[in-house]
Amino acid sequence: MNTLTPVQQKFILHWGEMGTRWGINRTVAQIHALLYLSPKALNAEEIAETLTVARSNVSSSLKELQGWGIVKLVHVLGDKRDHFESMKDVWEMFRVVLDERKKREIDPTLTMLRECLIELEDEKAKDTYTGERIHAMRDFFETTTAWYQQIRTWPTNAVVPFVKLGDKVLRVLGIGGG
Amino acid sequence: MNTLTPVQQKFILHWGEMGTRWGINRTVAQIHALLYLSPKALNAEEIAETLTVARSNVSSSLKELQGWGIVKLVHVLGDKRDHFESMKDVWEMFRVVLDERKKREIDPTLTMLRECLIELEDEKAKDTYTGERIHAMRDFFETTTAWYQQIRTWPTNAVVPFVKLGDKVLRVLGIGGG
DNA sequence: AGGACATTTCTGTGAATACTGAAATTACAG
DNA sequence: CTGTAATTTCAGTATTCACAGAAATGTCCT
Repeated sequence: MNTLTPVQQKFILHWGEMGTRWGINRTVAQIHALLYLSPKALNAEEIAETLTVARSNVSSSLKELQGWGIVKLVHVLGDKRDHFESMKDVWEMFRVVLDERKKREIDPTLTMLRECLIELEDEKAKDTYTGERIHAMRDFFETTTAWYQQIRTWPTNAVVPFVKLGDKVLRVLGIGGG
Repeated sequence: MNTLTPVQQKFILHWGEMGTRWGINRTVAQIHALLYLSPKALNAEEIAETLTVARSNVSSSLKELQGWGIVKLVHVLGDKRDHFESMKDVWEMFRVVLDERKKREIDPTLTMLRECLIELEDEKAKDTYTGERIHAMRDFFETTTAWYQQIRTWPTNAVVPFVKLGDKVLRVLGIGGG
């Protein structure tokens, strides 16, 4: 896997671009893509060569990917170097990333919003509009995170039938205005 | 609204940080936050002063926000300057942003994945592992986008009862392994 | 303990991005 | 038309971010 097929290149390059759009370092995303496509665990040297990036850069990128929890260190018999492999189950992978982003970004935002509301209590009268808007925002995040908690563990095979139900869902559940 | 209260500052600053984490320019996000909190439409001058950024910067940021579809230009009687206001319904706002990100990022990714699979048909035999992985990825994106199409129009008041149902959901719907 | 190899941390450099202020353009009133 | 205010575009500057290479640390073997 030292030279990439055109298709592998295409995938890895696109994944890198996707990364940047969602606040993930391009190289980090590319390394992840490479490991995702690789049938065997790769060592840092191989990754650096294949993607032509500096060895040190690979090191820190791998650390970050491990921090996200979608790449892990493994050992290969008869080779003392560290090897790395990506999680392969796409559903699980995205669940892990979403969990992590929730922890890093959504939860702190909720904390911030709650703090704002507490601080506003004192000066309630003079600036109700801000309070209103922040209140609405907090409600949104609270509801959607609860929602996410609900569906994050759905088995893969639940989603397809769910989609198939289409408009019927809300009626069957007897909720919403549907 | 030329000087900000501590709470408003806190919110706007945090929103700016959130932006950067999700690939949105900090200033763009801050301007959006400011408009979201503002009870009345603001002109570019006011925004520039309040956030102490250059007038030209405000101009391009507003253009981007309009591109996302969450800020719109309005006119105030007796004032020929352009004024801007943010969408206020948080649910609607996030729906619009998600729709846009789907269009800009997810749909092209799906296209890329499909192209990869077409290109792989020819060389099917020699590199099935890559095909397998890309196939799994395409399935994931196809299923989740269909899922999103499904729920994106759920009325706000459908989500709360949905969450309340908890584990029962899958059983009631008779799907999944739950 | 010593030496070879592997890995991580650190620092300077280069590239990309964001931002400002000036200039150009546009819109509008008289 | 002319003058004024508003807006956008542009070009230079600054800041941030990504990266390579060197140095330091760690690991394993003998």
